[in-house]
Amino acid sequence: MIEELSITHTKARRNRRITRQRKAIMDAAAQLFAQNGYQGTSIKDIAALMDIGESTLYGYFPGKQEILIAILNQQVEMVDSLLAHLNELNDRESFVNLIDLITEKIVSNLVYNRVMFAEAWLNDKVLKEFVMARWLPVMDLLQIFISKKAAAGMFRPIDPQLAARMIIATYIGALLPVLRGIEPPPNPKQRHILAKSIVDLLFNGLSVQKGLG
Amino acid sequence: MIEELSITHTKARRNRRITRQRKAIMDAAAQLFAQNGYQGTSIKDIAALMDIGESTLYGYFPGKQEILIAILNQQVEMVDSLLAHLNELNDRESFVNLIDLITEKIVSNLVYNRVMFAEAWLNDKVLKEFVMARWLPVMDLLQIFISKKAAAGMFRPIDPQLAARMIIATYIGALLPVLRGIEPPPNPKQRHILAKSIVDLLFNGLSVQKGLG
Amino acid sequence: MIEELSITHTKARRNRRITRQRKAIMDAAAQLFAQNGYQGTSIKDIAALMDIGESTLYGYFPGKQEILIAILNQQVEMVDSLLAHLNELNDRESFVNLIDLITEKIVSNLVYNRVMFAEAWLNDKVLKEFVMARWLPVMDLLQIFISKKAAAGMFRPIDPQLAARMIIATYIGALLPVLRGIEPPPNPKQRHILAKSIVDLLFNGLSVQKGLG
Amino acid sequence: MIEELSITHTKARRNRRITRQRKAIMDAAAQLFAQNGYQGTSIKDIAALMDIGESTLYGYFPGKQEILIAILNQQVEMVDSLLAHLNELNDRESFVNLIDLITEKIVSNLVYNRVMFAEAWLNDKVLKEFVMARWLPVMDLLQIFISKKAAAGMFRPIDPQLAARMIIATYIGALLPVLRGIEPPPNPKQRHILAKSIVDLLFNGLSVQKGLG
DNA sequence: CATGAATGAGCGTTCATTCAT
DNA sequence: AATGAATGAACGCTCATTCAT
Repeated sequence: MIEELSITHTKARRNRRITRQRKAIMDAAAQLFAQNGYQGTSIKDIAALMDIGESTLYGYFPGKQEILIAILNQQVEMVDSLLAHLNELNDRESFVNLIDLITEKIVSNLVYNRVMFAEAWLNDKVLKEFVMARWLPVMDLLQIFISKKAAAGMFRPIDPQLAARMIIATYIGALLPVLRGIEPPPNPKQRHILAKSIVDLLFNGLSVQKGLG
Repeated sequence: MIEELSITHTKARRNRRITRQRKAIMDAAAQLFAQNGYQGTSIKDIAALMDIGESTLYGYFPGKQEILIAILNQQVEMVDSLLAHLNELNDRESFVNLIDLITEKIVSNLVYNRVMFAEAWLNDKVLKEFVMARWLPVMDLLQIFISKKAAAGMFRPIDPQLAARMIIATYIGALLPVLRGIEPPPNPKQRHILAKSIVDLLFNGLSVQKGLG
Repeated sequence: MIEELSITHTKARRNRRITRQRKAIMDAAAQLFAQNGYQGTSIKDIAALMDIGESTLYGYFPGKQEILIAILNQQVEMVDSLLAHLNELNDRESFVNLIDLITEKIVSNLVYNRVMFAEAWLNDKVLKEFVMARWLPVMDLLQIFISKKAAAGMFRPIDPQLAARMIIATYIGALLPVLRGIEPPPNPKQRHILAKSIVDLLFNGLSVQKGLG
Repeated sequence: MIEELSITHTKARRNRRITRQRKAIMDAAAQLFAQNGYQGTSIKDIAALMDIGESTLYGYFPGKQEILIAILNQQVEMVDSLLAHLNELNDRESFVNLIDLITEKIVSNLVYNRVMFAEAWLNDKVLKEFVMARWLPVMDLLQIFISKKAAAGMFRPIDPQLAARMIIATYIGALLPVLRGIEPPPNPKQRHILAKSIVDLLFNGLSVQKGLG
């Protein structure tokens, strides 16, 4: 009994260690992939950054490509967990909060996301399975929201799909410099301001609203 | 005289042939760069696509990197010639036309632009010299336009820089699927609709304008 | 304690192995460089002679050039250690012994020296840093010796620099066929005879000395 | 008749032109071979130095190696013509003149000789056919000279072969810096002084001749 | 006759991966 | 479990040479 228990403990500890090391490798790799691209990063680079032997990596991942896949998958899991908790978009405030939340999730794993977008730009499989599949639910949410508002007479009768796509476009475009690494990630306060600005611009446009003039 | 003339003709024809061949190499390379990235494309790949020997390429370009640079430079020249003809943005219509024009320029060399953005994502020098340097003038134009409209009481007192960035963000985001190759390039009619939609959304937002209600 | 000891032993053994392998590569390379020249020898040739993969070489040297430099440097170290132990030249016997000693050092690493001279013939840097820098001290020693003897009335009032250069010239010329590989290296006895012959010829010339006639 | 004549003239002129161009190519090649070695010189380099197309060279020589062989052969012809006019060595003065003459021949075609020695250092065939075969007659001449002088009691009973070799060694060693290009070629006056110095040192050695004391 | 264009072979080097320890 | 050593395959590039014009 005691032996079994200790064996179990040992096994559990071993698994934890392996998981920890796998994560460390993914972090190091993601950092380098983000800077130099997947193809521009060598196993040697990753091993050097971690200060371990190159062949040690192969004890945790069967190959270079699998490290990338693990990185992408982890990101997917995070987004999935985010989407699972999404409720309906009801009002302007819930809209702002959604954008804020998504931004936080993206920014908190900036490097991983930068890698994901870089890969998605070249690799169709990555684009479809890892990026598109996660954003389509968000777009659906938006389309439903816009349609309802339009039906209720609160939005102009704009094409909901086009509108949804442009909202996401605005959002992606606004976050691009941060993902690219030429601007620092926003702190919570800045995040909230950004979200509100986007929503404000989208809802009201640039023009002075004549009815308020 | 006749000899000189024929020599001139021969030289001219030779230059034309070299130019044509250089362009053909750039096209083949751009296609592969767009699909597999610069690092993921080998000289062998390019030569195979053109059905010529690998070493033949070196008669037209001193190296692989120079092919990329030539591709980027040609794109830059095109954008520069576009910017040189830009007049002031006066009204909503000139705004639409500008967006339409830019879109046409980008779409007409889709592959080249896809390469440029892929490289700019990883390479800081490319980002600064080839992308940022070309878009900043456009952003300036936008800022001036917004500031003037705001001063004239036609726009709400929004931060001009933030607004300009979001306009470009919207635009880039809207064009992304086309650049990425997952959507076909728009025909002239679609281009115009896209431009009008963007301007409409930006000027008026989603909301029903209360004064018109 | 035991672990540390075994680690130390393992590390030491590893270092010895690396050193041994580096030396083996240098030997193989020197042999080929001597036969076909540095430029005429490919990494493939060296690897083939050692019966290892080409890329294995790069675990011991960062490049082809560094193999050559290592070869030259080892030679330099040997000559330096020789020069460090040089005392003054006092009499004819010490002169003979010096020549004998230098010859032994050169002949014991014949191939390395052949490589060095071949490279020095084309490469100015090699000539200056690896050859000239080592022979100038010897020439200085000779000049001092000759000047002193001349001042003491034992040598004719000959230009010491010219004389020193001719002595070295005689020596180099005499060793050239051995370095070139068309004559076998002399054994110790032959070396001593050669040294004595050179000194005898230099001191007394070909002519019968009239005073003894 | 007239036609034939003009044809002959044309042919002769053509041959002269070909010969002239071959010589020009050899000169350019020799200059580069001397600086960078045969292997370190490309057809492109030679063509660039002559400002002609690379493929034009192949109209005059079947390949790169044949240019080298032509250079070596021309040198051989020159030395042969020198040796053909050699008479016996009778006295000290004729000895000086011989050295002077050989030096002039070598120095007047410095570059060609530098190429020859560089090649001979690596290539056994070149060494034997182009260098050794030319110097052995000179050495024979020397041996006969020394033997006769020794038999006549004017030279000490030294081994004639060893002495002859050391004389040539002295000579080669003295000329080495010039051939190597680190010293300028001597003018006629310097040449004569050099020849006299060598002979003087060889005949009388460094030591004060006791009979004269 | 001169040459621009083309190319196969080879070079030095890198890299992802395997394997013995 | 960790790693040093080894390597085949591939890469970007050069070069001597051929050929059509």
